[in-house]
Amino acid sequence: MAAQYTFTDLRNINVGCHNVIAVVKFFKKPQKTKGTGYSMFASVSDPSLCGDKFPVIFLCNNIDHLPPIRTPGDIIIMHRLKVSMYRGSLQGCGPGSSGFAFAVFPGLCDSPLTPYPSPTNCSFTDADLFRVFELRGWYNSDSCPLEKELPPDVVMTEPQAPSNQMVPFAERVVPSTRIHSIMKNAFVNIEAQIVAIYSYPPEITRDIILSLWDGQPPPEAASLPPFYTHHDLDRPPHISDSRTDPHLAAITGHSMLPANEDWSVTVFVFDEHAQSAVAKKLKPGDLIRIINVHCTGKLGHVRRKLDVHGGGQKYGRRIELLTEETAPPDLVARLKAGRDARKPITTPSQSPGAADLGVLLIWKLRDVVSLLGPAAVGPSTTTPLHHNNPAMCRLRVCGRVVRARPNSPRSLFRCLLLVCRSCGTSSRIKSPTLPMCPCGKSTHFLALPMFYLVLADLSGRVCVLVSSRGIRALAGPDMSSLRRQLRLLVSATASPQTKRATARSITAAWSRCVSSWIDATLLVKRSPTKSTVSISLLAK
DNA sequence: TTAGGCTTTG
Repeated sequence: MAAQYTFTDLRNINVGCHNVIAVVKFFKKPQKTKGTGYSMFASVSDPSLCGDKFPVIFLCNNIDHLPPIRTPGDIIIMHRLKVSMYRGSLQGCGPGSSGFAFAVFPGLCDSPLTPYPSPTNCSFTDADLFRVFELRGWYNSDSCPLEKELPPDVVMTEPQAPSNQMVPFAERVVPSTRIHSIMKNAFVNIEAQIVAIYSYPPEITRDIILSLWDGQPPPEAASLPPFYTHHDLDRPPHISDSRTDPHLAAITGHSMLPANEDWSVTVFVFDEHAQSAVAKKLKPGDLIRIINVHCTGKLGHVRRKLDVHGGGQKYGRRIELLTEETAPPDLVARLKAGRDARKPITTPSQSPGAADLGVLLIWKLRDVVSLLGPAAVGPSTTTPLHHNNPAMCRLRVCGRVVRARPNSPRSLFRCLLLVCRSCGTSSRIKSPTLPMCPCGKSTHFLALPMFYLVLADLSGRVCVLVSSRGIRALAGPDMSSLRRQLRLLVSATASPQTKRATARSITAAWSRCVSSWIDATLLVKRSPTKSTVSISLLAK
């Protein structure tokens, strides 16, 4: 039966002799002393230090009798550690003689609870082993406030070095964390895909802001505070200094959906990390790994903020570029599952007239529209994109549907255009009560839908008219009998109950477009007579 | 006895 030792939490340590179980935060390789022996410096920590660390120096004449620490994160049990003052601070000393004993356990969560072999002896109980188990879990958790460091024998390359010369991840100890699960004060590694990159004019700052996603957030993340984003800054970056992948932005809902549905997370990258060769090459769609991103509390701790602080490369803090091959398979699988879970309700637009424009942001659309005429959608600063027919152009737009009209039976009637089958006069109605056509010949109407969607992208929102064909294309099978349903709505014989049920069915189907996203071609037309612009969605 | 890291964080 092993002797039962009493262990001191590092927070409560003072000058004297203590038994300690702690995580190795950092260690230096053994060095020869001026005398005959060896020294090895380490810093250790435990949860009681709340991210702080405690220095320990091991001394021994025989290099093989020093603690066999292999990597940061290993757990060390120390008996009779001598604590004294050094340069105004407490420091532990484990001398080779006078009873100091230790056992070092591997820090990986799935490694066995057995110490590394060592010629020296240190007893431990089941309770001690459980503490080792606890500390190992804490170090590898989403909430560990320690910045994870590299083993001393891993030579870090300069930040400018190409990514293929970097330290292979297999040599690292700490597993990666889902972005949404990071806890306040923690330093963690993450792997993710870039949705957008924000920068500033160089005279303001060279720091960058990354918007990342790593799949659909895990359910437990919903109980954690939302993330601080670039929108929360006093001087948010300008849209013209951003680069984005429109599909990824639409899938994640980046800056378009409410925070609880936006799958993207903002990471602030400072100093040399923002200016490294790797960072300069980054583009939306890239897969990256960030070593030691720091999660801080902001705005009175109601938000979490992710920072890649300047410096720290010596301890492995950095951004790495990954490929589909080098990225962890579970990340690639999660991204695919996320794309599948949020498919567009259109197939990608391939309209020939819009092809040369590529995927346009709506702010471009605004510019074009305002050049077409005094539009209601915004100011202009750029040149027209369509020279042949300034009254009309096609634009490809990728955006989230944030609103659909009609969204209730009441609003449905305001979104119908009634055309008299006798004289062709069109009119709008405000209630289910059908008017009498001024021609007086007939009360037979054709009902044309004037349905709208509000589309959002990073730059803003735009209201788009959708034709009958477009409605059927976007709402799918739910709207396959739209024409028949509309006929029923304006029929003189159908009962009010039938009309109400039909109206509910149409608006319910149309409302289901909301929170989907589209990649579609819009037709922008200036009215030849009025100074208005219509924007309609071109259905396939 | 010996020897005892880096940084300050937007």
